[in-house]
Amino acid sequence: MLKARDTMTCQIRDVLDRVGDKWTLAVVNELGGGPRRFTELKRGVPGISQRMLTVALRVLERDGLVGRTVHPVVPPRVDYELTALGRALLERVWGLIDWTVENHHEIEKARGRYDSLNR
Amino acid sequence: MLKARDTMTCQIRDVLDRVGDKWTLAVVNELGGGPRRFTELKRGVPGISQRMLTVALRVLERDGLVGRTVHPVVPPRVDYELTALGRALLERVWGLIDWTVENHHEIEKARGRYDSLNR
DNA sequence: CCGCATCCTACTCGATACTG
DNA sequence: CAGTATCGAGTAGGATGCGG
Repeated sequence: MLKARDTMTCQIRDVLDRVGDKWTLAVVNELGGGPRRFTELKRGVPGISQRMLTVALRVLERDGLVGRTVHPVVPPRVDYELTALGRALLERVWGLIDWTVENHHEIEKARGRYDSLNR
Repeated sequence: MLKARDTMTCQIRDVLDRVGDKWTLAVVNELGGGPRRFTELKRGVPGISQRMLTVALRVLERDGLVGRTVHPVVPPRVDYELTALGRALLERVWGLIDWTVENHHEIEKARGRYDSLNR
């Protein structure tokens, strides 16, 4: 029998504060491919707005998951890259992603059953 | 070098649709301790409203992560429990939780540094 | 090129009240 | 006990315009 983690509710809050929003995970994943410039990230994460990318990067930088390097040149150049901490997180997130990929079909079937029963 | 998962952005949406909200994970975790009645879940997940518990349970039931059993008695009695699919998800989520626990202190330090530098 | 400030909309969520 | 219905406040996030 699986056992519930004790005092987990507050830890779940911590987890979700980090990865629970739409864009943070996508940005972290994109950075998993190596250092990226701001504009490269914007291209690499389809649908993200400039504002949301900025916000996501600031949060990640503040939490020490992403490093930010400003090159004093014109035009400005800024590189972002995962820290060791960020790479460790990405590997855990892949556990979740893999689960979704592995079970995508079964979930779809469950939904079909549910929806046909409840109209 | 870590490599980014290809076509990951849409899969991230799938993941977040499942576990990206405040309460779903907490409910799944509580059910990790075994079958629970509605009111037991409400007590076991501090701060959750009746409405949010209902919504979370419906989503989880629809996706086949949680089973729902209605006992035809008065007063009504309904039991919820994780399916095999739900238990598999919970184990992956623990990977994330453990990362948070392991690195909580380092994240706090990073925040302190960031905040002191940027006032 | 990089990113902040502002405005505005749409949805989320909590509180409350009510039902089988 | 186990929900459903309704309403209002708060917030996330897109659009736009400007500045270094």
